[in-house]
Amino acid sequence: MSDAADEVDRIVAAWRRTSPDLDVTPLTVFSRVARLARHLELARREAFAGQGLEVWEFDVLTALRRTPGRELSPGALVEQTLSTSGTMTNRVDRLAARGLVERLPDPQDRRGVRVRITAAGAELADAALRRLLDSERATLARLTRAETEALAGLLRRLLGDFEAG
Amino acid sequence: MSDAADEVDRIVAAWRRTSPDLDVTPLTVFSRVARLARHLELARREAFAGQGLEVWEFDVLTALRRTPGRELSPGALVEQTLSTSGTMTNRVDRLAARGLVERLPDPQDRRGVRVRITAAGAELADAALRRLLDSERATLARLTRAETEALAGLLRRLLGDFEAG
DNA sequence: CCGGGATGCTTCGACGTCGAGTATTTCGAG
DNA sequence: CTCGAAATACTCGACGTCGAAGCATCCCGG
Repeated sequence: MSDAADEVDRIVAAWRRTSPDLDVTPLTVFSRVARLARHLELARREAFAGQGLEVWEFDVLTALRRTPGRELSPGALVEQTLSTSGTMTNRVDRLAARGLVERLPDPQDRRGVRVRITAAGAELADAALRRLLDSERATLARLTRAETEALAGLLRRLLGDFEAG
Repeated sequence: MSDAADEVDRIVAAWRRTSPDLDVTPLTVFSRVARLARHLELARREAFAGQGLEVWEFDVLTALRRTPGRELSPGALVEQTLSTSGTMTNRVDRLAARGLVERLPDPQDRRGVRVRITAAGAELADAALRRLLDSERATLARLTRAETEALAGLLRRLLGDFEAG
């Protein structure tokens, strides 16, 4: 039951039928990672819709929320959210317009900006995070604690290939 | 070396410092899945850029390429690529304009359409897939065969929560 | 055989992202 | 000190996606 064939099994089987010479082993991992990420994205959208929160708003707010001092530079936000500079300017604009963050000049560097989360923003982020964690915990209940740790460890090793620098 | 702290470890540690009452265990898995997917996306973009191929083009072409008969309905393509109907119409338009697929009327159902990959499209898809698999195999080399299989199995179980229907 | 609901695809406007280019400020070599 | 390179964030046009609305066709109960 727990190892029933999934869509990726069907995709892999299709390739082995069509191109038997191809080693499609990487798909068994990476195709699942991609699909799982897509489903998680949709689940997050769903979970936040009731609170009038977009996924990208959540990403920015939680990055600020968990930081001591509750503020970061736009550049740091770009790194943490894996987005780009133009995107982040746009996002901060919109969040500031909603009163969830504020833009402050960096006292150390006049090129720089500090983005600080407001009380309203922190409250919203906390509520959304709790809901999200509840939902994700339910999905994760399919695995034992040991399996969860093993999975996290394997993923960390793969991530190392990208985030090493 | 292989289990050095990664960005997600730092994120989780930050949460535990900021909100010790919160159980953020799900992030150790899902945050890594999301980040890994993002990196894979960027790596694919990189791998295809040299061949004048976009990631979304690759997704559609390979779905057709691995199918017996090398054709699918737009609806089936939507399912396999996890996109939406409006998006798929747009994609097929552009691929057809490049001569990589063709739109044929469905002989069984006059509402329907069959999207068939052309010889040029198949050639492009094959070349791109080979390159991608080579690149992904290099990343996967960080794991043993047994670890890879374990990882694929755990991911399949989580996917089951979403793709059960 | 008829009518209404279901199905399959397309259209279209709103939205977010990307990324190259720009302006300003800082840093470091000489 | 000075000048050029690096860093920081913003601007803006092109692009892809989403999703609701629309249209044509199919199917099935009566």
